[in-house]
Amino acid sequence: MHDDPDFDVQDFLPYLLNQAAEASSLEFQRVYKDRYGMLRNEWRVLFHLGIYGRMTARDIGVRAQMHKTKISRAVQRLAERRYLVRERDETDRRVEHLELTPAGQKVYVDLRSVARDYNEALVEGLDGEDVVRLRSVLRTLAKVRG
Amino acid sequence: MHDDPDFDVQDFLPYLLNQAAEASSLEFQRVYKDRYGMLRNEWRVLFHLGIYGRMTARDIGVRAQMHKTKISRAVQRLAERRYLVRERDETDRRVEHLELTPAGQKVYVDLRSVARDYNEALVEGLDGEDVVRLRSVLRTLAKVRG
DNA sequence: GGTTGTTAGTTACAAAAACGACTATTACAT
DNA sequence: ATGTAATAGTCGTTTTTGTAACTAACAACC
Repeated sequence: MHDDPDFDVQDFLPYLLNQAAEASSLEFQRVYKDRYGMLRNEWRVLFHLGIYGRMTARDIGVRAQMHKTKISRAVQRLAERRYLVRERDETDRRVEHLELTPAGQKVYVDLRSVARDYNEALVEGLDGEDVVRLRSVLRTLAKVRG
Repeated sequence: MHDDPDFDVQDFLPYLLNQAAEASSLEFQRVYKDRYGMLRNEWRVLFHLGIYGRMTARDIGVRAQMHKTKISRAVQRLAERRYLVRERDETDRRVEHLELTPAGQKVYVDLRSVARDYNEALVEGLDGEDVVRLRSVLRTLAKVRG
């Protein structure tokens, strides 16, 4: 009972993207949640610090396109667990530099290897050329400013 | 300070998919929210009923991969606004058939045209061949059962 | 040097989502 | 026919988000 053959939710990009994002996040989510009690925003912050090293909340926000309140709360929880330390900038005392502790590094390294394996498993079922284009298209779409 | 050149969040598929999904959903979200006070799960249910016609909550759940509690609450709110009517199945009294009212149809038709335009705008910046492959890859990924 | 504007980050409150337990009805097996 | 399991859908409670207002520090300008 397709009321309009010109339109189907299944072709609507935002819908498709959400379905794919949710489904493909599930398994990884279980790992960081069950193993470390972390939330999505927390592993994101952890990964940014693990990959790029010491940086400020603001910079993470720019790179990850995350709102500052999300980062603020994620940083709080990561700091409570001693996965990172905060250090005030001496010349501009509004700014805080964030850095993983050795404990945080360990968690990051562990999750990174899970992520890598999982990513490879996801990509495995797909055509190699498709994956290259997929990444590029996704990066373009991620920049869309509604 | 890339600690491991083999891994970057920016290449991690679940991350990329989430970024693209969030960014590309924003503008459409604003429309159904501002114009009709609807939530994400509500427009999904509305669209399924608009496109496929009368169906049960269960069937929507299967098609949209939505949990039944999400559907239940979305249906409640849509029923309050008189966008749909519920009708008990006479032979199996657990089941409820859902159907859009004329008012619901109007909302659906309006939002459908917004969605169509928005979708076209999104696709416009992309290579046509890429879009075809993108849809196919996304459908594959959406089926991944973590 | 005081006023105005910006920026980094936090907090409080309201809105929404997640999760599990629950009811009611039907199916199935012995 | 009766106990057990399965299914459709709802409800209550707890987590998470989203929004906007807030503090504190700096900048810029006259």
